[in-house]
Amino acid sequence: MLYSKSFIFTLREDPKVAECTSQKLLLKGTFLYMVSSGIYAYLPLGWRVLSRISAIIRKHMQAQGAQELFMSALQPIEIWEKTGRDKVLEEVMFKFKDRKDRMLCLGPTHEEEITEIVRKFIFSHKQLPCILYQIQTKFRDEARPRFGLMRSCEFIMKDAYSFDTTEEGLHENYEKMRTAYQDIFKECGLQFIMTEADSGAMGGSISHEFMVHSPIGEDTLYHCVRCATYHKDVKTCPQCGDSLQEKRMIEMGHTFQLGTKYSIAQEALFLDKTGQRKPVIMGCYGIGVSRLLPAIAETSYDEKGIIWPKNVSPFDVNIVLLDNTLTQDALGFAEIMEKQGFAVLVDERDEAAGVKFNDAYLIGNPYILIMGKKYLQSQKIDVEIRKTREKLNLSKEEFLNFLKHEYAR
RNA sequence: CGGGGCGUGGCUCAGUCCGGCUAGAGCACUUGGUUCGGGACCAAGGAGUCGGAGGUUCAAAUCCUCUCGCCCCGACCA
Repeated sequence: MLYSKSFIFTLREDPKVAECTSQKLLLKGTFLYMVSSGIYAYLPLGWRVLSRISAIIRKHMQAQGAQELFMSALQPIEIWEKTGRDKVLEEVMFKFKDRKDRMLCLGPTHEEEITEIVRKFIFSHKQLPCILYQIQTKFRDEARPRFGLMRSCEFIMKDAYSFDTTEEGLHENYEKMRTAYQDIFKECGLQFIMTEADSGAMGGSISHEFMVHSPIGEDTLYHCVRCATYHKDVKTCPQCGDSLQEKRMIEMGHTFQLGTKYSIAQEALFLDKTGQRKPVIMGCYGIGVSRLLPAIAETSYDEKGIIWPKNVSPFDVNIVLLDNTLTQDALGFAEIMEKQGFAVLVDERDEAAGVKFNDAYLIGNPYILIMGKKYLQSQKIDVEIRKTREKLNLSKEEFLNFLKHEYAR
């Protein structure tokens, strides 16, 4: 990708609406466009990151046998009346009538709809267990949108649902999803912690939250420095007795063992081996996909900009071209890297070197290659590692090997 | 929903308290030239009617009333 042709228009000054570090950097680097309070558009740069996060999620969902589907955002209110959640979620639900005077809502979540689908197609224990998931936009009329994508009125969520004939089956699927979640957050480069949680308005019993520490977090946990553990209560550390530090935490994912709350209310029943009708046993598993953008940015940045972990960066390599006689050379090298599956941004703009360096830091791709007169003389490229600011001097071939090694391809 | 703050070219802001020349700055943008490994320089130029509506006044970005939007604190938060 040529920078001059790309839809990247970084801002020189901090945007006034910026509420926190991640929001400031995401707007400044033109990853996001604020449409209105709590409503955002993902610009090409932000969408690249989101696409990579989604790909990681899909990979690990599929690895655990989950199948992807895509439900509707528009939902008839009747399905919500079956579970009574039209009242529970009334405050946050966007509701309106269509031309036939039918009451619809924009789905704030999809338990009711998935249960309707399962009710329609699942009749026998032979069809179970199964796990379905989607990556979809949710709509919630938030009382107070906050911190950009952290709490917005329209956001992208991955929601998975498991269906089983027995409690044991539920536990098995629940463990599979927990494994997937750990793999996902790890691959996204997040220092997450997992904790038992309340299930709130979701219903059900056991639930776990996946969180990351950040001052803009809306949840609180208590941290024991000595044991490196997190606790729900302010009391002293149950392991060593040290006093605990309060930590703000961002909730990125939440898993619930729902049981039969929805299947009973919506009559999602199956016949077991003995011919008895029983409610399907459900679990649900959410990840705030769009929230991972600020979660990552909030935990990985420096004074120059975001430092994207290498698996979720918009590009893998950012070439800073400082001598226009090298354009063809740089483009040729970019093509070689792209053929091997790496995304390369070539900054061939007619801008001062400092502008290009600062934009490269702001955008935050992991490897910055500097091609200028030093390369012209030595045929060796100055490579700067965004995260550590470490500098290497490598030939093209050496860098390619380095890249392959870094990504273990 | 309560409390506070803000709204002036694309961006960041000055001017508002104490109304008064053709509404400013920096950055960005356009054209020409010089630069060119760390947010360059010179010259010329385009762009705002001051969030919106109403009012006071000889005169309103500036005062008054209403309204819309954005941000912060709180309540809320699957």
